[in-house]
Amino acid sequence: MKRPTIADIARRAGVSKGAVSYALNGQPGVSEATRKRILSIAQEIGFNANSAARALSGARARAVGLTLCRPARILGIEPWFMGLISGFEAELGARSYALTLQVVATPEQEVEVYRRWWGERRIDGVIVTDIREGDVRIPVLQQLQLPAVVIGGPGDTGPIAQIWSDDAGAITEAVRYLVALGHHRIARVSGNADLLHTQNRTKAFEAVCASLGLDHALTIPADYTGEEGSRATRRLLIGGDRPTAIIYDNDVMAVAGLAVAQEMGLSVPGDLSIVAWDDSPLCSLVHPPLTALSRDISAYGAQAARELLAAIDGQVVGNVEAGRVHLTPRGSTAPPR
Amino acid sequence: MKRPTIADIARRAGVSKGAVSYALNGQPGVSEATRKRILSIAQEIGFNANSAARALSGARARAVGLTLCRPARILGIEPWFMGLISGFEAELGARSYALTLQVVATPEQEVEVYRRWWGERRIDGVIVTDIREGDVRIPVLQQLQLPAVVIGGPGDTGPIAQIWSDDAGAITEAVRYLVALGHHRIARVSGNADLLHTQNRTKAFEAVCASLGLDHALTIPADYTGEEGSRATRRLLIGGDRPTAIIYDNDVMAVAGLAVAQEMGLSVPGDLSIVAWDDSPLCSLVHPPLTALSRDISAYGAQAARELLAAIDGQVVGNVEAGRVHLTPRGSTAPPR
DNA sequence: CCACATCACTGAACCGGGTAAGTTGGGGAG
DNA sequence: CTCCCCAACTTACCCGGTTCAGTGATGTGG
Repeated sequence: MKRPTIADIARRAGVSKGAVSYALNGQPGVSEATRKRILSIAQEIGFNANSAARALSGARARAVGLTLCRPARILGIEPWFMGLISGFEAELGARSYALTLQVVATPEQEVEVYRRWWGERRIDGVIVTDIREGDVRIPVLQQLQLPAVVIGGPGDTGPIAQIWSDDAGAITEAVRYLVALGHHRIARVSGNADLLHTQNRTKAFEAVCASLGLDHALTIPADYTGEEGSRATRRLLIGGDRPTAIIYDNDVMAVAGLAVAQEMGLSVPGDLSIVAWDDSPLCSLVHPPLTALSRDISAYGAQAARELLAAIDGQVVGNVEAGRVHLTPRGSTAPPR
Repeated sequence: MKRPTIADIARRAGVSKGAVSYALNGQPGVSEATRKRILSIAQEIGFNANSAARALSGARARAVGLTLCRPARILGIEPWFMGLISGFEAELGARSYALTLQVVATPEQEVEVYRRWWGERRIDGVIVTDIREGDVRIPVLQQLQLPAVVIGGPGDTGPIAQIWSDDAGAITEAVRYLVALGHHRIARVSGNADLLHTQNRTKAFEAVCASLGLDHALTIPADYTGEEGSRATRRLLIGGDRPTAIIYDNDVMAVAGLAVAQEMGLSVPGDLSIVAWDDSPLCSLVHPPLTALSRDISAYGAQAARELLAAIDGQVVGNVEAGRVHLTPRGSTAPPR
């Protein structure tokens, strides 16, 4: 079961390896008749170019890397990354790029993985998520000259391309909606406070609450896990003047918050309205279904992959805003009693 | 920013590249002093071997492939795959193997991806999930002689290694537990009926119910999605002699089932007990938390990766049972009213 | 009829590691 | 003193594509 090479094709077609290479890659230098003959032989014997040999001479690995820096516990349940991944795939698959994955524990390990991958010529570029303020990865990417696209922000990433969505606009819309329903005491349970998009959301949340004259605008920092979501929710609900609405930075914490409200005998949405960021099937799964800030995560991922491939091709890629975030009202929001 | 090669190391150390290669790979043929000198130079200039060059001569790609054949909608929310992936990573990372991922729509596409990857020498082996009866992938893997490990079963996979868990024992335990609580009308909502492990579970469920003299043992086929889980649950609960307990084939459908019960005004566990297969953080997230059949998915994945690496090393790998499944009782099960 | 361009190809040099086979130099045995 | 052996290298070729500098045949214009 020896895997065929271009030399095999060359032998069968009675031409040189060079001619076969030209034919397979659509390069000029062979007649149309010969090209057809070569392609049909390749087809017949099930030829696939050895990616290692191709990478060795052509310098392209035809693969991009993605590191996931969250504990497996939360990775599994949060639909965000899988949505993103399937978005990447749509774009990468079409250009027959592979996606290489690595789960790591810290940003420092991510840096190590980038270095290794790039040194090994295993990948042509990376997709960077969960960007922080003064992220350690940015200078390394610049130093290595490793093509990259940052998801999240907007923030300072120097010359590295960036895809972001309008988090500020989205949270403003959510708060305005709750206020229109009659809520005055609105709280928020945030994701990890060191992430750039969390900071952007927090700033925007405080700004809109101030502009609308709400003085109870409290953000409790959590970490995207259900446990922290429950804890933060309990802290908010046992207080004297408890909020009548809570906005959660992800779907998992929102679901956990809903469970806490039910456990405390509060009715949702009667006693408490809930808004989840990043809509997902999870939000429609629970009872009542959760009002959410929706965006097409898969399209977001596809766009990021497109930008990365452009960067790999040497094009200068700038700062791109992804599709809009919009509010999807469901059963978890209503006027307060 | 030229990436260093062994030739650079050789020049700086004043030896030939052959010597450098021996030194870096721990082969005999260089003195201990020279080896140390070469290693320290490699360290200093941040050398990483070009994986393409290595793969080209050594014939190992040092990567394994995984295809995910489910719609993104369900992939994202089901913790199963991410748990599996982080298990793989633990093992692969330790031996610096990379994991290459591809999301596909059909088993036929999976076959195509396997062929391409193997032809391109992009991977040394694959992990195969969601095995079906008479699965089209098995003969192709055999024909290609592509090292593989099948997750799921037990079933007929010929000479291909297989990791499975005792689904029959687990469902027997769950049914016995429910019967011990006083339940007589127990139903089950299954995953895709064409999957091998679904069939194994269905057979075992029917067998244990028959042996305990339960005549209401009904399995409604669904597809692991929340929507189908809801639909199946509604069908079960609107009937005249509705079940007092339902076992779901995954966590997502169990959560959806819980929401349907709440929406219909039934109390869980008072009017309906719920058992979820594959425990996950999702089960502890909702209210009441769901009784579940737990297994260490990450360890399962790690074991699969170990078996695959052994198969790649040419060892004969057989049929391995993974760690035990056990029942984790939580708030969603109680004696029927 | 010749100079020149163009086409369709060939041959060989790469890419960067791995490794079998050959080459030293030094030490010990006979 | 010679022979042999072995460690410690070097040399050279391999892997399978890509690419560039030829080369011979054919066509074309003056």
